[in-house]
Amino acid sequence: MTGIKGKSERRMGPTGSENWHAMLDGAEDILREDGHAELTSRRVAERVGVKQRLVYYYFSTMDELIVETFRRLSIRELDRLKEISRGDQPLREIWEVSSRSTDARLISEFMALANRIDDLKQEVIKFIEETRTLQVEAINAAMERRSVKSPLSAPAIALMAASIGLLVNREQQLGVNFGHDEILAIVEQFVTRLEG
Amino acid sequence: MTGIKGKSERRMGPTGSENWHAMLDGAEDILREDGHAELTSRRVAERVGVKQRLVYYYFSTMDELIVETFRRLSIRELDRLKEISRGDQPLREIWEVSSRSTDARLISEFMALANRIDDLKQEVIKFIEETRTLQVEAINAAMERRSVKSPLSAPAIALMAASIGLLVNREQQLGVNFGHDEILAIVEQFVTRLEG
DNA sequence: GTCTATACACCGATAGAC
DNA sequence: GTCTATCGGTGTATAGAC
Repeated sequence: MTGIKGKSERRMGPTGSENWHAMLDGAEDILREDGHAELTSRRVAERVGVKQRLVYYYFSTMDELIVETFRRLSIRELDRLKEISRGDQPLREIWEVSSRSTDARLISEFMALANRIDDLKQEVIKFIEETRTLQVEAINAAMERRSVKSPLSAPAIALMAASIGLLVNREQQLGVNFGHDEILAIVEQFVTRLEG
Repeated sequence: MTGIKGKSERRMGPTGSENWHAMLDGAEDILREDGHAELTSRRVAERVGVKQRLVYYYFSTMDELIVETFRRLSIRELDRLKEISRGDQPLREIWEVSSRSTDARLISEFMALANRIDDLKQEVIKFIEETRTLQVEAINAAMERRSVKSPLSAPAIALMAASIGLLVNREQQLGVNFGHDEILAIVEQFVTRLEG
């Protein structure tokens, strides 16, 4: 492995090596804790415990590091979703993931970055489409298995779960909870009706 | 008017003056077009057509400029919402605003910034709470006027409109439209049932 | 592979003249 | 009110030694 090619022909470190992962870990933590204004090569190096120069041995630009960070994260999330889909209450689990474990802060940061970095934008698009495709398949399969019918189509359910989960999550993080009890009760009722 | 006080006692320009507004306009445009990484005092000055130093005559820090930009924007949005609430189809109009005119890009930027700037975070919280309060009042008033009942409470409706509108908007901006037709049809059906 | 050293641009913020 | 000038800091990215 010689690593992905950057814009230059500079020699580069191996994708997937220990340092490579450590740098992505560092980048992810910085995004989560301090936001992307603080995501600099110097800080990543400091966190990992290497010199700044080494970041540019593994990534040709900071943007590339950011894109790789998102890519690794999205692979993990998709794997998790595939795992969930095999269970017998996929809708409930999709909702649990959307509402509880979604990291609203991290998502905000990546969304703002996607406005600027086109490669990241493409990864985000791919991620959304694959996620929704998997969710729709899981929901359809589960409804057939249980022979229940919903007034809402599977794509509509998937989209609503994602949107409500995201907003509730973000507002909770801000400390706002206006209307949350009502909406959570409604979702619970809906999920129970379809999956018991 | 002598302007708001910054951290220092440096003399400052008047809040609400022509230059003051021009700088907020510039900041808003930069956020929308280029993202907050590009929002610097030099670029704001360049856009407005003054020297960089003048930005610090009107705002004691860049963070203060950002907070004021959001504050002005939120006042405008709240005024618009109050206007809408007086009409006889508030639910439809709330949905129109949430789904169409919401600027997903700008919101992403402010959300990421709110993670870092505490004063902005407080403004965002206030804005969300006031918005939802107004929406709930308008929805309740309209439903009473028409003597219709919804299985969903007003806070739940307001929250759902906001969340779905936001996500659909953001995805449209990215170029994703998976499930959008379905969800828009459902919303349309719901609004029609309550407001004709 | 990892390092030292460094070029060069841009940033926020301030001093003080007019 | 608006300007010139400038400080100290930090950023990305590269050259080239070991």
